[in-house]
Amino acid sequence: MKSEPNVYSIDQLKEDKFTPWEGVRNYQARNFMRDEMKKGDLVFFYHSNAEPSGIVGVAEVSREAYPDSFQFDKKSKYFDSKSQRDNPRWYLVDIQFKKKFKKVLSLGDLKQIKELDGMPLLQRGQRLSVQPVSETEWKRIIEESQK
DNA sequence: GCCAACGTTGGC
DNA sequence: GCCAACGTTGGC
Repeated sequence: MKSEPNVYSIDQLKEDKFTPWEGVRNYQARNFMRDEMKKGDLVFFYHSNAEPSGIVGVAEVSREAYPDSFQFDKKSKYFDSKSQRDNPRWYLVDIQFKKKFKKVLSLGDLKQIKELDGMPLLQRGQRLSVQPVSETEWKRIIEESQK
């Protein structure tokens, strides 16, 4: 899951203990949260638009998908006039802090690792804020984070 | 259903 | 700040 650290950082998550992942307004990203992410699943926390951008730690899904209440809040920038209460369009999950890596695994670092070539995160032009990680990619990245 | 215009993301 | 990539909107 990606976040700009000046908007919401891993340090903030550590302080908050957990957070609702509000404001996702992309259908593909929503589908991952709504249909794929189960309680207890682990998540990489990625800082985008950062110095450097990269994976900064691990979080865990602490609550499965439920409607994002901001879609009904007229004052919110996440308000969606086309979404109805009895048929909400946008869902989110809660994630809780697990750990922060000792060192950021920057995009550059990740691109050096052959086994990660196929990762959606590293494909050109990808912008999805919530995306899947395979078991092998996960293990390889954890291994790298412990170096 | 096509596609141009426009807005957003995010690396650099 | 630039700009490529890509999603969404809306006219036709």
